[in-house]
Amino acid sequence: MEDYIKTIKSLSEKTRIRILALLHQARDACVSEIVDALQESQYNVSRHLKVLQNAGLVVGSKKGRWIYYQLNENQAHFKKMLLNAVKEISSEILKEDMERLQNRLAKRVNSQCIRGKTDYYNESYQ
Amino acid sequence: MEDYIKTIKSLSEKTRIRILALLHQARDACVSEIVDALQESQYNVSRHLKVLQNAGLVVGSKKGRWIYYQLNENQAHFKKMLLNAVKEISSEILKEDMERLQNRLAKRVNSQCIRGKTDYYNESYQ
DNA sequence: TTCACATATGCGTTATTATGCATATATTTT
DNA sequence: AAAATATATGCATAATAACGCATATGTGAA
Repeated sequence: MEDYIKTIKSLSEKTRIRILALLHQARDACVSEIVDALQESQYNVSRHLKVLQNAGLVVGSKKGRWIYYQLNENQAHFKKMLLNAVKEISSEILKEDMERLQNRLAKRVNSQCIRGKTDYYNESYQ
Repeated sequence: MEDYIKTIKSLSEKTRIRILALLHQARDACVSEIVDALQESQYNVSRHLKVLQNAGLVVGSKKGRWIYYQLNENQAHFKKMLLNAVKEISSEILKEDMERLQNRLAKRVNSQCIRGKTDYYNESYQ
């Protein structure tokens, strides 16, 4: 019972829904890419990812200095059903997030995350 | 977006999951019946029902002094999917709750909730 | 080996949610 | 009308969760 609740709780926060929406469409993303997409602080994104990971909804695989997160493919029926429900959520902010993520992913080199801040929306572009 | 989160949040609490499990199997139940089934305080059950109602997951219909709660049958796809996922939860406590509810429902007269405390588990039966 | 960057986390603060108790409101029975 | 019962809710407190900041750890680059 406690694990069911834990899983649902992990889904009951906006930032985490935003992260899942990204991972659902993007296959994988590393923390800095998610930070750029959500325009949230690094430590918050990192912490929310941890909550999702503890709930077994996402997994991270470390490659060099980056950790690529993606949806956990093999999980219990219950969690799959929840993720399918969450998939249904549509919202303006999710579209904007995804657009920013696509911009950021487009800058990958050899399918690898690139170094440094690349936010196209920050002060260096104004 | 906020409404999606609100709905998920309403599902992220144990008492509310227990209530939904009851309503899923029992078609309807009034507050005092749920109180007996869960062995929880009346005010807590009442408040948790309100959260579920605000999330649009349950509806209550008043008949005389009782309010019969049931799952909201006509709701958005997203909420249906969530409820279907929650339906999958199986746990010892849910079975016990259901057993107590059945005992209590069996005491209905003309399909109507009866008056007074009938907890078969309380001190008057020991 | 020093530096820059990627990610995680401890600590204190704030915000949100749940709970206990008392009590209010509504309805039915006597 | 008075008493009993069903349900809801205001208020204070306790328990959780989120956040901001600083900083630690790990890794690759210079």
